Amino acid sequence: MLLHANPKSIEIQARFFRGFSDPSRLMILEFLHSGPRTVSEIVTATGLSQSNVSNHLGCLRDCGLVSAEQQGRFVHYALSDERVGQLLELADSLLADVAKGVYECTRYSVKETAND
Amino acid sequence: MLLHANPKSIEIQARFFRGFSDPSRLMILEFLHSGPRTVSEIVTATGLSQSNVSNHLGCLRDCGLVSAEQQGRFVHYALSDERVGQLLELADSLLADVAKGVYECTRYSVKETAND
DNA sequence: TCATCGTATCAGCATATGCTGATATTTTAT
DNA sequence: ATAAAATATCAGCATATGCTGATACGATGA
Repeated sequence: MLLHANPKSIEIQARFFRGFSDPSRLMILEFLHSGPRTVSEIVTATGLSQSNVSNHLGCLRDCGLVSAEQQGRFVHYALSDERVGQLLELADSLLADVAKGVYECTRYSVKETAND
Repeated sequence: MLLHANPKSIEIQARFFRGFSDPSRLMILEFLHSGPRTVSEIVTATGLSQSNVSNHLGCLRDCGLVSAEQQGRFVHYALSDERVGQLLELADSLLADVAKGVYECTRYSVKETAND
């Protein structure tokens, strides 16, 4: 690689962003942006299946985007760092201006959106 | 959806982040972070194939992350907004602290890393 | 006009990704 | 100890994603 001293960091960074790049995970992150929540609260709020949420939480946890704390039977999840929320907000801000374009961005993404 | 008023915005946001979530696109974005470049400069710098770069640029352009300007035979690409660079920097900053974890994040990601 | 350079597009393939459903695990109450 | 609740894990599947190679397009110079 001619670009970076360590191409590794690029892969890490890509994997990091992948945490934000799925609608389900993003829903979870946005939800946690409003405060710590248990798994079942997340399941209810998002409408996703329990196993699905649990898998995504595992992914987000491994990536360091969220932290978990067991309390009794429940596990409370929260954004692990203030900057995770900042990233969400910055993206929101940018998105407000480029949203129109993103609709068109189907090259490496969804082929069509049926219900709209 | 019980979470957001418009689930649509979540999908858009996820698609937006997908722009950052691939090593090749990230290389391109990081490269453009240092200033506007032509396609061939990007091809040389990244070592990616021309068609591959062009496809990714099309994706990034549709998503509003980069802008293009034709000058003669060349097309000059640049980050479309200051905040795109800010996002990269914020991610870098966060990554410095959670990088160890991201290595472990193979749940919805790479199964193994052969060459290391 | 013709040849060439720079860029874009597209089909086809291999792989990665996310979801479901079943099951395991952990914790607490009876 | 047993049952039930909350969460985690995993195999299997359908689809999305990124790459390659061939080709088309657009601009410039001979």
